[in-house]
Amino acid sequence: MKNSKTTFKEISEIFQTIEEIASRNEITEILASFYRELTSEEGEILSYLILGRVAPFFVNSEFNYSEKSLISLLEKYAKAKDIDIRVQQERDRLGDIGDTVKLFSEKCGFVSKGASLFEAYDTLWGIVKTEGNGSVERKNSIILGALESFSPLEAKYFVRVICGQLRFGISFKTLLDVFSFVVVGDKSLRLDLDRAYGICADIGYIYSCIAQKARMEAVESLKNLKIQPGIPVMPRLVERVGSFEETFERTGSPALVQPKFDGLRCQIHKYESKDFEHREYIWKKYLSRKDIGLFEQASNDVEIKLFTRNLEDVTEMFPEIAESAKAISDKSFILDSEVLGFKDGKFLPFQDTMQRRRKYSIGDASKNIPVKGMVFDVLFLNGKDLIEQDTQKRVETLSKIEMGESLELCETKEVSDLDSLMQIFHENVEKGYEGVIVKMLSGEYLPGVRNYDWIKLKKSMMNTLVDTVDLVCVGYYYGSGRRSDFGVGAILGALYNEKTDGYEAICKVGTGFSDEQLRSIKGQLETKIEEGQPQNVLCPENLKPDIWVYPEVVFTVEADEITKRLGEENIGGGLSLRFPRLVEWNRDKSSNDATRVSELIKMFEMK
DNA sequence: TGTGTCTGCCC
DNA sequence: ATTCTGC
DNA sequence: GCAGAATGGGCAGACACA
Repeated sequence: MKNSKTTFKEISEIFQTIEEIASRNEITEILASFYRELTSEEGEILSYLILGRVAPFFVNSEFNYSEKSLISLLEKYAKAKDIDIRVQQERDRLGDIGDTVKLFSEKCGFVSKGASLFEAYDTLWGIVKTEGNGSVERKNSIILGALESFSPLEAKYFVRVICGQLRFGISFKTLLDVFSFVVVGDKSLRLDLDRAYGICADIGYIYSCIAQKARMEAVESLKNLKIQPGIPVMPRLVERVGSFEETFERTGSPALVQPKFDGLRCQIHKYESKDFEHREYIWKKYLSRKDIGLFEQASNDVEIKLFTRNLEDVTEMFPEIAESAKAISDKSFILDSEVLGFKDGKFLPFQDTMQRRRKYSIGDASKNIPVKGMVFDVLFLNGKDLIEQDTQKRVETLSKIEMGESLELCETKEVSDLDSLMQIFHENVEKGYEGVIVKMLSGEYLPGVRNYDWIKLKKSMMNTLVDTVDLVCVGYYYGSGRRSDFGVGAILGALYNEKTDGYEAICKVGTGFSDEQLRSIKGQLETKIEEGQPQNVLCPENLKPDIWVYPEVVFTVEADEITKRLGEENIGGGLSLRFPRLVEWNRDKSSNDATRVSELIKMFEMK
């Protein structure tokens, strides 16, 4: 280990090294040797920074400041100081906010004042904690002050952290590989690290468990981590397959089948506050250092906590779920569920459920949009960790829990042949659900893992149930990162309106194209560029593209659903598409053969 | 007090 | 969320 | 096949500003 404190300059230099390397294995080794030179605390901080954060995901610590704010700040600064740089244009050209800031910093002649990693980290926390009236201005001055004290290279990575755009090809999974390398020089600790992170999704804390330790000691420290109701577990995720036939090849037969609801993932925790307090959980000690307020003093005997898929605490948003959980006779548990609006005996669409994701007027909202939690798994019950048990056994245990009013046991069926699977799938689609989830009978609840033991079959898998529309391209957007090399990040699609002989933009399409397609799209669109918005094109304000294009090229888009858009409802029937993806570019069709507004309205009404 | 812009989080 | 690509 | 990075619609909240 080094004697001196690590500087932010050293951090930016290692970031630069990493950025130039494509091989993740190589990056892993380089980063691991860098970590070995750091103190434990520096390693923890670096881990958060690599994830574009200052604290774990479940700790409320967002910058609320991103590219657009930064660009407008720099433009103001350049104007005031008469510096010759057009920030937005450079960003469009470079495709990266970090490179833009580096250029800006070079033009300003800023030089490094040698800030330490700790100082940079404190500055980042300062941005996070700045809120309320005038906060944008205050954040601006913190950031400007920082930029003036950084070299262009430091500035580049500093703003990339704020914008969450590090783009090294490293996320928490690769960081766990890095940690394994730090201890043993290979990936053999990865399983222990995965397990630990799955029940304690704090990358900094996980690092502190293994820092400066030999193998035995590190493994022991990871194994000591236990599931603790009140602290979220990473939800298990599902994989998709290409066909129904593939399902049983993956899960084996028989398998368990459950409905797939279109709502919000919700992990329901119940525990007695005395248990939480008495365990003196080491994690609590660690987080309290930063004055985060995650573990407030418990006021009740029984505590309920609800967490989203990304571990955000949403307890206050769903009081009826919390009440029902409280009413269950079991003293402690962790349930996995999908929460969705439910009124007059019917489940409500996703957009309605989303309105419950709110901070204010929860009482009114819960009257208008009552929710129900459909419970499909149990991870912990009456003091006992169940995640190592087979899914079949956990589901059986779950079925014996008496659910309250706003909670309902999710139906689970055992299925062993394709016909029954298809039948259940169709039944669920007819009930209006998204499809089904198929699960292998055996196997643990693996926190945070997405593999083929759990599979989703969505109705959009079937040709007859997916929405396919032909849109006319009326514009495109500059991309970011690797997309900026192509000059196109996404395209704007429009419907044809035969009554006006015009085109009405309804949605952007940014996925589904291969690199090769992207190149040919750019080439083709370049020949059709229009100075401004073409006369015969209508477009909602928030869809306006960077570059307008004369409406000629027709492309086919698939979508899971046609959705109702609020505002500017005269354009495109006020409709849009959910999860739009390109399936075919440059259809051999003239633009007035594209899907018509009236046709999309009909499709929407038919569903 | 209302409106527009931006951000973060759901899917 | 969906999709593509490098390893 | 994994891991990461591109990208989507649409919701509420936080601010700035008129």
